Amino acid sequence: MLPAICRAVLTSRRKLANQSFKRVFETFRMSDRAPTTPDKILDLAEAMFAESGYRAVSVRSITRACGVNIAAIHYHFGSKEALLKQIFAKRSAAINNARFRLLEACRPGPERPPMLEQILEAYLRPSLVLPNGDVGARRFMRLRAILAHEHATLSKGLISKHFNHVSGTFIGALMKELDHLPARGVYWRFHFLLGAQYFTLADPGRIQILSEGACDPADADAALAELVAFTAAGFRAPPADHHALILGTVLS
Amino acid sequence: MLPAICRAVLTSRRKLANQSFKRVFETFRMSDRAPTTPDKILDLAEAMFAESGYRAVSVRSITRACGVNIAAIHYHFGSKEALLKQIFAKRSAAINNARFRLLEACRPGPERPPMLEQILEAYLRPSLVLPNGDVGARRFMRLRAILAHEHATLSKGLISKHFNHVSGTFIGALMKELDHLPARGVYWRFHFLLGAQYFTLADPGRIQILSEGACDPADADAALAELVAFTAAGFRAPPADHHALILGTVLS
DNA sequence: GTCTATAACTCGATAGAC
DNA sequence: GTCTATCGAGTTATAGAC
Repeated sequence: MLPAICRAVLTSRRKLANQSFKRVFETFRMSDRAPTTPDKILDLAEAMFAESGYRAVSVRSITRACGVNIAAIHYHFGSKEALLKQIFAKRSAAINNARFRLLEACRPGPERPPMLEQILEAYLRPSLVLPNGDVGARRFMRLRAILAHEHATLSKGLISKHFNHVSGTFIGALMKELDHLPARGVYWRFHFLLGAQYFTLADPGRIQILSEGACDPADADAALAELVAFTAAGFRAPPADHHALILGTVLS
Repeated sequence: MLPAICRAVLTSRRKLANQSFKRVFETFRMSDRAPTTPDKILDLAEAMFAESGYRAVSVRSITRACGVNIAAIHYHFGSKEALLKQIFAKRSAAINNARFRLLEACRPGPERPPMLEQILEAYLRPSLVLPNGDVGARRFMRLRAILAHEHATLSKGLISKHFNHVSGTFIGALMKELDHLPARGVYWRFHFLLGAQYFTLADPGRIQILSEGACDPADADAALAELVAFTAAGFRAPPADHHALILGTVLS
């Protein structure tokens, strides 16, 4: 008796929910916004992972935020990890395209900055500054930075798969400009550049505290200009002298 | 009947375990090594957090690795978070002391590197290079780096509490050497320095892949020398010109 | 003080009703 | 194809036996 009543109530509710979902769906279609359930999940999951990390965000919280059923992620993607991989596939192509386009636009010229600064800007701009006010790329790069620290084994494969090509190309371009440095030196400095970039994107709030609010990594244009200036000088420095450090003996 | 037998077996086992633990305990006491259960937990938890992150390591896995009871962490520390706080309290004092001692040893001199390089070495050496082969400080700094990205809210308070003083002192010392820079510029560059340091300590394996093994952040002396050279040049660079970037219009 | 047992959750994943 | 219900394994934390 009671089960039957419950079932009837639930069924009617489900139908109502479906109808209202269909209305929302149609609205999205009309205005060319991300409409389908998979796209909505992809977008919201990316935002939530970038905000709080991969492990801290459950599939339940994602589906709840999307207003879709708990089973939707497994139905459309197969697993939580597969969802993350899809996010990487979607975003990294766009960022890499932007980097290559900017790299092609680099050329020497009297009215232009030195080539080193141009190459660095070409590499850093797509991850730091949002084109057309799209928060997507920046958000994804923060996710990348967090994941690299939070879950090294998972991130290592993803980063290698999607970014080895573009990073290698830029390291090659940098080496051509830096013939005073051995290859090892260029790798080390590119590593420091990555660290500074990740830290800016992850934005753990340290610089705001230390500078009492004078600096904010969310100010993307300032961050880009400061980072290009800093790293360009770092790359131009003479090769490191591994015997120049003298404080090693102070601590008994 | 059976319960009584079981209980007897368990009790004898427990007594045996206690006896052998006491032997180990005495051995540790004799050789002045970390002996007590809390110290053992503190040390192993730090190692495991540094290896895999905070969230990924359960109190169960820590107690299991220590060979102590599951309840030991809550008995001795109160909670998983309190254990982490204890780790921070223990380590940060030692690192900060080392940094202050090295900073005091900095002075200009004809046979010495420039003051800027000395100050940077004083700041970076205690976190990168292990004194007396103790892996503790380095391991802890990796934990710091990971936690800052993995769990910003938890890390922010801990870092502020233990490191605001030393960071402020070093920023002040850097500003005295860098009168060509506005304060904002020094803050930005210190932020990049932190990012490069964290990335080196967290060591997500990126540089090894890109350099095909030519560089390894685990080579602490090389990392320190390269990082000092890179950041010193970065700090000496003229103030960033926020209008020097020209590729902003390439991506329509 | 040290242990077991378990409470009280949350997680990812899935089977099966609709 | 969308949903509910639930499985099984994980988690932190604690009460109470010893």
